[in-house]
Amino acid sequence: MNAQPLSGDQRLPIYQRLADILRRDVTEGRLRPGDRVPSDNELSHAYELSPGTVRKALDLLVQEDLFERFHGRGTFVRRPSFDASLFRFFRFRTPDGTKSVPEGRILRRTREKVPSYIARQLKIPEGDAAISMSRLRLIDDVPIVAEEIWLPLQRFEAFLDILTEDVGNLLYPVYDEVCGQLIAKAEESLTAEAASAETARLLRIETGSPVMMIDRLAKGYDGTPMEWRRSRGRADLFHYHTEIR
Amino acid sequence: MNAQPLSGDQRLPIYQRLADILRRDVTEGRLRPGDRVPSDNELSHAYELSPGTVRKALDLLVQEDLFERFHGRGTFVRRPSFDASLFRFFRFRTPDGTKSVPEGRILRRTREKVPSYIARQLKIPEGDAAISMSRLRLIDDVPIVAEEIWLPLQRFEAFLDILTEDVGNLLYPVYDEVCGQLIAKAEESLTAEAASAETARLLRIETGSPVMMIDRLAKGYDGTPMEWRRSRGRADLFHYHTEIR
DNA sequence: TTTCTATAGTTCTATATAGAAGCATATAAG
DNA sequence: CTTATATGCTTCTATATAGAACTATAGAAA
Repeated sequence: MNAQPLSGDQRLPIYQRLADILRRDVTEGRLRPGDRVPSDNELSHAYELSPGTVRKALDLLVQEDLFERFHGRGTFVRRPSFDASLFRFFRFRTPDGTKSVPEGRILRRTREKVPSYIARQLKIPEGDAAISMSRLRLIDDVPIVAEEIWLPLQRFEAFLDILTEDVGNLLYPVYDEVCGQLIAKAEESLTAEAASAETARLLRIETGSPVMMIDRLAKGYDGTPMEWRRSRGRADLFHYHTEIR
Repeated sequence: MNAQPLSGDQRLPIYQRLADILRRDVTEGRLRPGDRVPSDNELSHAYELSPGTVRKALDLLVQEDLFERFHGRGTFVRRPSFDASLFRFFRFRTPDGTKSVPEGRILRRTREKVPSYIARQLKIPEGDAAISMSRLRLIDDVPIVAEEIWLPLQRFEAFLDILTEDVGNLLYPVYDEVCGQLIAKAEESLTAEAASAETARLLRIETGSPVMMIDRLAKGYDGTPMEWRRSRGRADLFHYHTEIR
């Protein structure tokens, strides 16, 4: 209730320093996805700032997609959806046109020594053990995407205790519930290649036919790398559309 | 100098109506790329609005990437670069690491009856004549991307009068100078396919090896379709990177 | 139960004002 | 000719204030 002093670099504008504070409140768990952020009024009293300054800070965080505001209801921490993912552009649709989450089937889950490239991506020591998975995503039993997934053992040990059959079609909610790990953002990179014999077998296509390859490094709110994933999908079912200016 | 009334739908907020006016000033050519926009002060006097409201309108247009502001210098209409294009993600680089515009070589330029799919994209009557081009883009004489380009005859007739040898490595400046047509934005869509015999010959790769295919519909400020383009490039030289949240 | 109404909270819009900070140009000083 | 200084412009930050518009809830009325 009492007024708090603004922390942070004095040379920065006040609204940026307030935004930094609220950003940290999220990354350090004091504000969780779905939570209500204190109202403009509450913040302006708590930090003894004019409402316009508070509003500017919140506007910044809304622009960053960290918060979302609802007229008359309040300001909330946005739940990260991964709709913007490149995955969205595989033509994942059932014959009747309804969009649905494709089935996710874990083919293998083992404890392995992590390859050095992936160790660097996940920022764990080379030679450490990690969880390795092979996963297939299907629509109506037709395989669309084959995935290779690596998880750091330290954070995800509990994931080994549950049955792969009990894992649903989405992994990130399981990471949250079983391991307490929240995925907040990710980097993805895309290229195409000719299908290897292994990939062709999984996707039931000809060896050498084109496949899209998407690498994803998923991270927590604080930027810690959480999951590395390489997905290969049939190129003929992939279509990415964008507007440029 | 005198105060002008705000046009537009009375029910909309003032700052949105001012933004609409300025947006139209651009689409209708009263403000051209690179031009200076009247200062906050001039606008607030001209429309009799408080400076805060004017600023909010300009902020909106900056967010849309239509304007850019420079502290102490002024506000300007942004020159559309096409850096965000998917093209950027072909590894266009010379051995010494310096980035450069790849060479553009026009292989063919003819007057053709436009295929119906492209007619629909360009919004011209089916069966109309149009300019058809085949173009190759190379780095150090190594072909990277092969392009098929269609232009509506009506706007681009003057383009037929110049020698293809005189066309430089960039087409859009030529469209502007020779035909007075400004490209402002574009839609692109990306997929991958196996190289046809023709594509393989142009790119000097094996038939059937994977190529990235990018379709682009380029438009003017008012949204009029200007150019349709299909580009095929070696998939092994393509790499797209993005961040999602 | 259902429907209306008042109320207190929220975000959103708009105004007015003041000064800081950055940039470009003209002018003065060396 | 070169360098400093002053000036007038620009955008940027911050405050204070007022009311509109929207939402949820509680309580009254039908």
